[in-house]
Amino acid sequence: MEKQTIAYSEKQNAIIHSAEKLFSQTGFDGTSVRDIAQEAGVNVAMISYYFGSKDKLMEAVFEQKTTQMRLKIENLLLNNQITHLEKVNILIDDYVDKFVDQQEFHKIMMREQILEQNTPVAALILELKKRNLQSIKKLIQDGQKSGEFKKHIDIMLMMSTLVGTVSQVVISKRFYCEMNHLGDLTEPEYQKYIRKKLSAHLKNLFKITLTNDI
Amino acid sequence: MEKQTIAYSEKQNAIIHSAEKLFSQTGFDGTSVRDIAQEAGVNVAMISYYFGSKDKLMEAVFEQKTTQMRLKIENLLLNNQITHLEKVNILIDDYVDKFVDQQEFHKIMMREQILEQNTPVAALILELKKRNLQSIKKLIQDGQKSGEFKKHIDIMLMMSTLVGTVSQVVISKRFYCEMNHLGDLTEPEYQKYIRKKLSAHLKNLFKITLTNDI
Amino acid sequence: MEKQTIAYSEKQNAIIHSAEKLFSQTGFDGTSVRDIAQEAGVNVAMISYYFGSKDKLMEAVFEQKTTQMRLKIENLLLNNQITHLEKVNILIDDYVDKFVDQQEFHKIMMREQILEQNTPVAALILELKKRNLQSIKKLIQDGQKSGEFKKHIDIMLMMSTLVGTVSQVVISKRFYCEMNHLGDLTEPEYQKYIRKKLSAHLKNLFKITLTNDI
Amino acid sequence: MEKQTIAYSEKQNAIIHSAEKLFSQTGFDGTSVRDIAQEAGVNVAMISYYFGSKDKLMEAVFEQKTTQMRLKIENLLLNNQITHLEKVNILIDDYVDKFVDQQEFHKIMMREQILEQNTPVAALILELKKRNLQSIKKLIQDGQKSGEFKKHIDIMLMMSTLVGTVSQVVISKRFYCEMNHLGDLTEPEYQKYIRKKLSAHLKNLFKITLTNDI
DNA sequence: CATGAATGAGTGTTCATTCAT
DNA sequence: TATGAATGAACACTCATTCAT
Repeated sequence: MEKQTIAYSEKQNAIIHSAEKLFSQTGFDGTSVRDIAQEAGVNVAMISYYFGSKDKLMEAVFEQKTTQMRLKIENLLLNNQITHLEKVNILIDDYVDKFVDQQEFHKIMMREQILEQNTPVAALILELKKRNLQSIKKLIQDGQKSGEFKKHIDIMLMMSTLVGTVSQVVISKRFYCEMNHLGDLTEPEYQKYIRKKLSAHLKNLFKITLTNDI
Repeated sequence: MEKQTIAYSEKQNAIIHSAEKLFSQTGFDGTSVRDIAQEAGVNVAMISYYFGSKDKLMEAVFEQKTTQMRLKIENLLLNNQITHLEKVNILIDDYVDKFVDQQEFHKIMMREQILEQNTPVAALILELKKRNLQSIKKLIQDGQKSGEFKKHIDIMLMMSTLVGTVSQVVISKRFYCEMNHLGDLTEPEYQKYIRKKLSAHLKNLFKITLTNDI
Repeated sequence: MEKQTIAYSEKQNAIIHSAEKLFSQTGFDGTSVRDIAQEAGVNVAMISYYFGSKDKLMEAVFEQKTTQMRLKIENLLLNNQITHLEKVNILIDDYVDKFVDQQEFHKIMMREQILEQNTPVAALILELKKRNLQSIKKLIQDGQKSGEFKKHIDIMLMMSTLVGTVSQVVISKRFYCEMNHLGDLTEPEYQKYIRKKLSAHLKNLFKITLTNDI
Repeated sequence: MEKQTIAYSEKQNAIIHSAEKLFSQTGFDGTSVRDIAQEAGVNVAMISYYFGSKDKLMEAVFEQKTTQMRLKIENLLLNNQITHLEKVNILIDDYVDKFVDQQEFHKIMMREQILEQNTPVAALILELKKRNLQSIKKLIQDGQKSGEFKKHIDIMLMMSTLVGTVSQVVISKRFYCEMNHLGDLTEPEYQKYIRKKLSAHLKNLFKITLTNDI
């Protein structure tokens, strides 16, 4: 069931890393294998040689990333020391951190989802989403059983709100900065700022949506 | 002041329409002018002839769409017969309708935002977003003055939640259907269903976020 | 035998004139019919409409020019008041004037001669050259009979020197000016200067070549 | 100081050679890269691959040729065994040989000079002409100092006569043959014939122009 | 008589990929 | 294992020309 994580050579990792960067900046079609090869400091032919094709390279990028990204919420579910809402909050922080830290890759993911759906990459994304949704569903249901959460919660819409809000803020960074006069913030400063803002906003949204508290 | 809407010929409209469709399906770079010409049933050369270049065609697509899309909430603001929350609700329905009706175009818009920012198209999008934000800001502030809305509302984050949630649901359509066992719904049926769901979800989110009501 | 000179309309003349100018500046292939149409202030389609094709337009340009250019030396030959050398000198001045006055057209002529030879335009040029050569041959032979000119003159080589020298000076104008520090001369000033220089140089060359005088 | 002659591969040389031929036959614009590739027996893409662009290929053609063509008259100037007139005669033979041997390339050179002047190729030609003129100027001045040559010689006009006459004969080959009934001569026979004729004609012209001899 | 619209062939160039070494 | 050389297909675009009006 579990896919084996492939051990890549240094050059292969350099290629994957460069591809990830360039794909997110200029898109899949907008990036040539020559660009990737140059960025990675390897010969053009190496890409076909190692990965078979440009498409397969894209898959490799996703393969590697998605295996890293599976939300580790299994332990979270088992933890009896904290409330279910606290677990949700940890989940939110976790997701915001992941997205902000790896904006580049998330941009590729969004781009791929927007395009046609029948690609190997789209399948990988779908798989990832399914796994995550199952875990979260379990968490919410546990909260409902314990009486901490309301009945009749549309988990998918809440997930869409979580993912969508974070995505929107990240891709609209320039707009967001301009409107909030944040032009003089450095990238780390901005990340810190937006992380806090997003976290608070989403936690509030989830709290009032999930719980019976006023 | 207001930019004149250009009157296009039937062929020009066919090209714009085909371009809109293909750009959203396979991206700008992934779509060749030959594809567009074939889809529109015109000669390849017509695209350069009418629009000058592929880039300019993209701009024309956006120019036409964005002029159609400016939210008409000015009248909404003036209306004294309804509460501010009702105005917000109308706004939500309006946005959901727009996005669901014109999924294709919204997909292009998302793609363009994800890529580099210094294109004429990105400028058009930014302009559109600024205009809309101003109107909404006004609406929220009016609601705050009247005491209907809470103080200290982060309008941009709320907008991100609105736009992001809708985007997320639309681009994850397949995932959404699969998870909710909606595979047997026709496209119109699905649209009706998702419109209602999204509208209710977002109205609830805005209500509990904006107002002091329990 | 004699080809009828066609009477062109004002628009046709405008096209021919513009074509002549642009062909000499950027060459036949380097000039598009759109360029010509714009320069002449007429519709693109007019060129095909009036002249059939771009090639035919080129022929029309030559047809018109070459009929204008046939050296009128027949009368010169009949004149008994002046010596044969004086006739040659008049011929030289005539040729220098023609070339300098109509540099643009002569450039096209040169270009056409350099290219492949089996075009209608090349045939027109050949015809023109033949006619002129006959007249000059007669003039030289008359001079030889009268004892004014040497025997064994290679008329074709002398003609090549005449035509070649003038051509060379005209196409090397920039080089000529730079080397002789004539940068501050206006076009009319330069033309006056070069006409005088060329005339004297060639007359001297012909005198010492043709005559027995020291 | 001296530009390094680039070592080209066999394929590169084939391309340059084919380009030289076709450019002289049908002009720069009249020759497509596909024509060149076919003539050279290589793939179309190789031209961009090796030379970057069609323009750059043209420059490469000139770069290679002009470095070959710089008149080697420095040694001639140092030689004290022969008179200055003999040096001039050697120069004439040298130039006639060069032009007749490399008619194709000289045709391109002429075409380029006729067109607009601000191209890299035009700059290369100008440079070549300047270098050659300097050497010749020195030779003539030395002859004048020694009393062998007349004062007041317009070197540029004499050069124009040399270059122009040879050019004219070469580009008018068909006309020349037809007029002198040389149609049955093979190309080598014609070349031998014209070389001798041109050489004698020009030597005579220079002798009577430069020296005080009868 | 004149033209805007439209076309198919052709342009130079870039692409991902293959292959001989 | 690794790569420079090479390739055919595709690219966006321009061309001279045609045609319906």
